[in-house]
Amino acid sequence: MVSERKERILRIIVDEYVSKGVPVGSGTIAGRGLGVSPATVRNEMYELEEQGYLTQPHTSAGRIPSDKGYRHYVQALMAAVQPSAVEQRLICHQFHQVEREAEEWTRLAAAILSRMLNSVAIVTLPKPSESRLQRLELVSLQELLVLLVLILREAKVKHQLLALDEAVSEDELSSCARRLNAAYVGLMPSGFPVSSMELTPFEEQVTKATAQIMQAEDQEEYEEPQVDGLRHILSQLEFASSKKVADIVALLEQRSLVKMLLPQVLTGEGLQVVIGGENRYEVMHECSVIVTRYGIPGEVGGAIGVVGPTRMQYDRAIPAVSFLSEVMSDLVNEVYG
Amino acid sequence: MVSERKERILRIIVDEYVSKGVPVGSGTIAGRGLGVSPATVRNEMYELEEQGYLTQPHTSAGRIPSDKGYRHYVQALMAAVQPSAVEQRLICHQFHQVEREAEEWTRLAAAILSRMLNSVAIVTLPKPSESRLQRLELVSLQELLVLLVLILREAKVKHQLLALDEAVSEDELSSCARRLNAAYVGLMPSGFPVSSMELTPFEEQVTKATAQIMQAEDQEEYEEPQVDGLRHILSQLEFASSKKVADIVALLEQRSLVKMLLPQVLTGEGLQVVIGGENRYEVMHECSVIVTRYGIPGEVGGAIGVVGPTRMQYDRAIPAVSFLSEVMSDLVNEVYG
DNA sequence: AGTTAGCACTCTTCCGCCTAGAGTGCTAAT
DNA sequence: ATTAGCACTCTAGGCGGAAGAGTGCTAACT
Repeated sequence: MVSERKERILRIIVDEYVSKGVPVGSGTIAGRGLGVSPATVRNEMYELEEQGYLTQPHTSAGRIPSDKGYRHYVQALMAAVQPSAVEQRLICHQFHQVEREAEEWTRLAAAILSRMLNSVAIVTLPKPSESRLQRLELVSLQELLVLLVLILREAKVKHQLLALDEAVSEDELSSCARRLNAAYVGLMPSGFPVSSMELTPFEEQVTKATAQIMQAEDQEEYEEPQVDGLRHILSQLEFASSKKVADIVALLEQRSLVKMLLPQVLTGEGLQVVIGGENRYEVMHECSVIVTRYGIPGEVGGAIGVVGPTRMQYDRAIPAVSFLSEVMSDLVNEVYG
Repeated sequence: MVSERKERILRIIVDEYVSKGVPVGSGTIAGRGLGVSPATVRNEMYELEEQGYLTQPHTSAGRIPSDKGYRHYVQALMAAVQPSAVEQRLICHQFHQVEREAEEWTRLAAAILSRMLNSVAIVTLPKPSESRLQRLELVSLQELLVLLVLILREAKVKHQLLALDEAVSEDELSSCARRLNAAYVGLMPSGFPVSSMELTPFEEQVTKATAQIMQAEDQEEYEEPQVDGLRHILSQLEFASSKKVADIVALLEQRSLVKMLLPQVLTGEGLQVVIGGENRYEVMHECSVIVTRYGIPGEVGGAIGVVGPTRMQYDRAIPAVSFLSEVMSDLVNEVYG
């Protein structure tokens, strides 16, 4: 890939193919400003194909970019199209209109991304790298049923029902809450039970449940992914072989799989673009994933990204993901910073 | 629809068409135990078509049931296929293995239904008809940031961040929580602020937020619908006109629309079956919905159901929905009863 | 040497045509 | 009332040919 003209041609092919979805022929390219004839373009295209940047669906069709072609486009040729200032303000505005609540932000971010890019968006809840207890509450519901509410450091609230073996009075309940709060607040799950402390059986039960919830919390790297925009995959994806689409939807729908998908994509730092066959999962070979982390590095964060067909508007999608990750980071900073 | 033989024929047609997905011809039916010739069957089918129970895709194809045909089948002909005892026990077992938490149950119910029936399942969170405050907590996060945690009667926990105008000390925070708890516990959102009470500006703010959250809570009839099994709609639905499928997925994906869908379906009491064109939404005309309420009537409850193609295994789906609604009711009863 | 016009060639897509097969509706016989 | 027989209808699928798009090659041009 020496000549500058080849690069211009590749760029035109990507842009054209992404917007039209039809293999691009030499004629189309020649009529795009570079002042050469179709024949010249054909020679160049032949070499680009030799080098693996283009492929031909069949002898007498135009060319389409290969994965390698897209990669070069993304890394070297693409002119990023930032969301307009108006759009940016609009987005920020939407975030300030919604409840001040991480889950709402996550949902909103997924909805906005999905709508902006007409593709599937994935956003996980922000999650602290290690959870610490901020407060513990016990609320009596029935004689033998108590609600345990844990408030964790980063404004996260978890709750669970506890079934008791024998009744516990209101007084015992609040004294237990007081004692345990005094002992445990600020600790990570590994820190309790504090060995020096005598625990009643009930306190024991509460401690166990608390530790369990917090440990479960810490085990998952990404939490509660919001997936929005599955509808787009249907209208947009040309490889309508409904079997494949169904596989992809199944992959995205099951949270467990999103949790598997993210780590293998989010390896390095910064924004990652995984194109077509670069995906480790077979079913994703006709998709690209753009994803990045947001939040405060090492402290609290999540993942945000989109999944779309390989034929994707990278020049708009990459800045959009990037922008929304910044917005999310700012919000997280405001609250947890 | 007088003769018993016509009913047997209709029943065979529905069973056959549902399982094979191909229009059913007179030959197939004649070879199904009723000792008559194809010609006789044809005569009967002709009349069934006259009466609107069957339709013909074209002159020389077999018959398929019309919406009216399905309706008669569901109401009069169908032999309900209960989930086997083993299956029932397995399902109950799964519910007891999961955290004691309404959201987990809802999610699990949707997953089970979706898997049992290979179709889309919708389950809403159980929701009390009127929310009452059980406890209110204030947790300081930063100097100007407080987390308000509301615990409502039915073991429901809501939380929201409050941004303060000026700092509030820990002492003020806990005294505020104490005062407001004393005044508001057990009340419905309409009950406060209690007029006889002097409120500090901060208490005012907390009161407002509390009332707002609870009112928002009460406005929605169905809460947080879990939708599972969208993947099935793709593989299963024959009307693969991807435009239509995309519309349906969009309808189901957006929570707001599920919220619109349920009320118009769940009109009467008990389990509802809405077949094909009986659906009010145009896009749903090739789908059937089976849905029912669960919970404690008048107190706390939600909706549970499935959406599938009109060509659905009603004989299995109806008992399955029914069974899972009972399981959910039992769980709700255990906790809130 | 790089570029280009010209042209034959290839391959897909679309259309119409045809046939095989399925299933019907009618008629006449039982 | 039922049924065998049969002509009829309609679809799905295969085949062939024409149109169109785009290539690759060659020979001429700058």
